Amino acid sequence: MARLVAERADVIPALGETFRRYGFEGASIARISEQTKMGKGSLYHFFPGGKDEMAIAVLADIQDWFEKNIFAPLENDNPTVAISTMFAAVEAYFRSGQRICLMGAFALEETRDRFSDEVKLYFARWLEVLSQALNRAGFDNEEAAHNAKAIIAGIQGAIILCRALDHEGSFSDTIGHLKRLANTI
Amino acid sequence: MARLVAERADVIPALGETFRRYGFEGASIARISEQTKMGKGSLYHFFPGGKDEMAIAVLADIQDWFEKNIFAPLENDNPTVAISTMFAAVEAYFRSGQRICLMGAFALEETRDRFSDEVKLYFARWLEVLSQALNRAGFDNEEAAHNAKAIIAGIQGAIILCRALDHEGSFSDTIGHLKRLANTI
DNA sequence: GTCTATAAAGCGATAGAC
DNA sequence: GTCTATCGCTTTATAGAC
Repeated sequence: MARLVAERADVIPALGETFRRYGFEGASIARISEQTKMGKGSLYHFFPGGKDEMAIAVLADIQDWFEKNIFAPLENDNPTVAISTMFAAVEAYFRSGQRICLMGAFALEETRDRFSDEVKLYFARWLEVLSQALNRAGFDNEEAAHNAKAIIAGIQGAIILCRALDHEGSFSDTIGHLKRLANTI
Repeated sequence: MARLVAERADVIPALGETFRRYGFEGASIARISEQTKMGKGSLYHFFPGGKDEMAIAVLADIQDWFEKNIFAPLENDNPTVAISTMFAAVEAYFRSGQRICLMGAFALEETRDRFSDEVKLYFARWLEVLSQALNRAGFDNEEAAHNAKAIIAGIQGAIILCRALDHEGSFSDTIGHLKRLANTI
């Protein structure tokens, strides 16, 4: 696991945190270099396309994580179990609202035009598999699609509210409400 | 109404749209000058504090608008009527999800440290008056506080989802769900 | 693969004429 | 109050030594 030579994949997490912290525009190459502990030369060696390619790599990494830990279980496993797993994973991943959703943040920035395909795929996929799982759990088609939307929107909004109020409990409060929305069959 | 000389207040709307479109970091003085049709000299004449002061002015303007059109009615008028008014005003103000909430966007950026007081006040005030109105409408204290959080988070999330999916209907869908949350007494 | 030096452009902000 | 010119700094990105 420990390597002597750096690899592209090694810096993706630090890259993601830098974009989370400063936004796409605010994350300068100098700051990225500092946060990833990798010189500009190395950064451009791994990402010849510059900042855009770095962001695309981060978004792809996020998509992979959600696919493996949330989307695939929702699609294939017992729906009730998978939905519980989803809420637990979301609460851990977003650190109870202290950590933002980069996909959501990019949806609000002008950046969305540059990365709109990645952002759209992420939310469309989440919506599709959650809706399908709710359907299998007993909701009719319309209710399932409807509640899936409310749940995903609620998660994104809970992050905003939690950070705006600077009150960690606000995230879990709203998530608790969304859990009930998934259980009332 | 029509004036021959420009006033500070005249450029606030265009200023707001520029921050909405490009984010705080992405809104350069050159772009702001272009969008507001006001030269750099004039901009710095009205806002000696530069970009920070421009953003503060925009946030204050937003706070005033919400105070007058949404918060005060929730606090003073018939709660059921005021809540209906709120949903209609929100749908119009955010143009069915096509227009972002600058307060929400700033809550996600690092900018939040610079404008966190303004952002916090906005959401805390909204939460307070909505919770109180739900309480007067028949919900008990806990349910009212709880649903108010879910509604405000839902609105913010609906904007993200609507823009991410590039599907205007998604906003109204989620808002419809939130309306029911305010009516089930 | 990593470093430093540097190019070329854009940035926020200011000065001073009008 | 508005304009242009400009300062000083930071930005992205590249070149070339090692």
